[in-house]
Amino acid sequence: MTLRLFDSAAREIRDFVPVTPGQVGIYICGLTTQAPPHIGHVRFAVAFDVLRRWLMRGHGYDVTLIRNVTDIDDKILAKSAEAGEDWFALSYRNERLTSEALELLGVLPASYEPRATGHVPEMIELMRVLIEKGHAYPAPDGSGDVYFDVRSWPAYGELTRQKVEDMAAAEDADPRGKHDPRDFALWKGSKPTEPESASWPTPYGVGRPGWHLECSAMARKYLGDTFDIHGGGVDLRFPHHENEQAQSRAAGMGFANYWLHNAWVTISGEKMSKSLGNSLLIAEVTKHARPLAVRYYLTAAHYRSTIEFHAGSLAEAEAAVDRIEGFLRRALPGEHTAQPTGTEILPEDFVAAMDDDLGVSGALAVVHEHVRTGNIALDEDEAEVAAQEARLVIAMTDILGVNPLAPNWSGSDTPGQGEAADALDALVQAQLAARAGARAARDYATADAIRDQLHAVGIQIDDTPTGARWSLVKHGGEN
RNA sequence: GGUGGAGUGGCCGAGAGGCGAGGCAGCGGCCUGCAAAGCCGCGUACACGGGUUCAAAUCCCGUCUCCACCUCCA
Repeated sequence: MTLRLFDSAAREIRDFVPVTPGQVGIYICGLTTQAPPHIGHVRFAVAFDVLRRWLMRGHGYDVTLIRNVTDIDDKILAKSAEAGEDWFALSYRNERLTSEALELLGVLPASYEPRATGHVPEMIELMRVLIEKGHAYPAPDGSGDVYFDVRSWPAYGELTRQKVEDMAAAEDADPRGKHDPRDFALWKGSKPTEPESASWPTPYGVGRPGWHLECSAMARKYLGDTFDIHGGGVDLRFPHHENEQAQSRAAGMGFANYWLHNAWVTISGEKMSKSLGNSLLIAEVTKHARPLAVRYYLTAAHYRSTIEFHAGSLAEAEAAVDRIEGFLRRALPGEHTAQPTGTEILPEDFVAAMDDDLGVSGALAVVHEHVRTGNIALDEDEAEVAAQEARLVIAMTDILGVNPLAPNWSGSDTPGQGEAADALDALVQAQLAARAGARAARDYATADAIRDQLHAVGIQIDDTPTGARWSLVKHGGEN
C-alpha cells in the first residue's frame, strides 16, 4: 500500500515517496514560547505524532522529526519587559510547560528540538549566501536589519499562490531602507530598548534572528538541503512558510518536498486564542478530563478539519475511550498495561484509512468495530477470540497514540500498580466479599449499600458471571 | 481587494455519483435480584435554488451563511 498525503503546496493528494528510501525527515514548526500552551496549540503536535507513528509502524520508515522552538521574538521580548523578567527565563519556562503538556498527551519526543538562539552561526551563513546571490541585503541605514529581496525571487508567493502585487506591506520591521515594502526581515538589528542578552554579533551589525530564518537554517542543519515533509498550522502558510521556502530555495536548497498543514481547534466556530482565557490551557483541561481523553479528542478528527471544542467534547471523548478501555480490561484480565508486539496484522480497512492522508476517523471506526466484535466474543465466552481482537485494538490505538493500556497513561488512577494500589485492592476485595455474602443471603439492601459506599468514593462495581470487578470511576480531576 | 477552507441527523464527526462510517446522547429489548457493562433493534441527515444523470450529500450553474490567512499566530 502506498501512503498518500495532501500536499498543501500542490493542493492535491500525492503518493508519498521519501528522498532516501526507508527514511523520512520531518520538520515541524513548534511553538513560539511566549505563553503556556493551550489545547489549540498542541493540536499540531498530536497531528504530526500520528503521522510519525504511522510512518514508523505502518510503513517501517526510520523517522527523524525536528520540532523547533522559537525562543526569541518580538512578543517574548515585549512580554518579558512588561513582566520585568529576563526574556530567556520566560521563554524557557514556557518551553518546559509545552514539553510537559506534549508528554502528558502521549506525543513521542522529537528526535531533536533545536532552539533559534542556538543557531545564529547557521543563520549568518544563510544570510551570507543570500546576500552573495543578490536575494538579500543589509539595510543601508545602518539599523542592522537584513532583508530578503522579494522582487529578486520570481517564485515568491508560489506556496500560497499569491501575487506579490496583491500582498500588503510587511510590518515586521521598520520599513527603513527597504527596497520593496513587501521585503521581510531575515535579521533584526538591535534596538536600544532591547536587552543586550537578546543580541548577537554578525557581519551586518548586532541584532537578533528574524522570525523565518531560523527554520530554514535549522531544517538544513538537521535534515539536509532537501527533505521530505514540512508541517505546521495553517496560519503559518503565509507569511512564515512562504518566507522559509523563498529563503531556502533562493539560497540554492530544495527544501521541503511535501507541505502538511493542520487546521484549528475552534470555540463557537472561531479560532481559539489566548484571549479566551485560562480554562483552555492544557494544565486546566487535564483537570477536567484525563489526558488520554484529551488526546483522543484531538486525534479523532482529520488533521485538516477544524474541530469544535464545546462543553461536552471531552466527556464524549472520555466515553469513547472508556468503551475501548473497558473492552481491553475485560478481554485481557490482569494486564495493567499492554503494548503492541509489532507482529499484529493490521486490518486492511484500518491500513487503507490511514494511508489515505491519515484518515483517523475511518481508522477509529475500524477500532470500534473490533471492540464490538471482541465484546460479542466475551459475551459468548470465547476468550481467545476476544484476546485476539484486543491485541488488534491495542495495535491500532497505539498507532493513533490512544492505546488505553499504554504505559504512559498509567498514573495514580490506574489500579493494580504499586504498594498503595495493592493495599487498596485488598480493602476493596474485602468489601466485595462482604457484598457477595450479602447477595448470597439475598440481603440486597446491605449489598447495595456496600456498592453505594464504594461508588461514593469513586469506585465502580460491575457484576460479572465470574464475580464482581472494581475500577476507579474515570472522570478526571483526580490526576 | 487577494488567497484558502467550510456548511452532514439531537451533538461530535467521516464520506465525495448507487451500497445509511464511527462515537456520544436518546428510545425499545435481551441479560441482571436491581444496577453497571455488554449485546440486539430503532434515525433515510447532507445550507438554499436550479440543472446533468436511470441514480446526486457527492458533478455543474447560481445564491446565502460562516471561518481562516494577507508579515504576532498551532
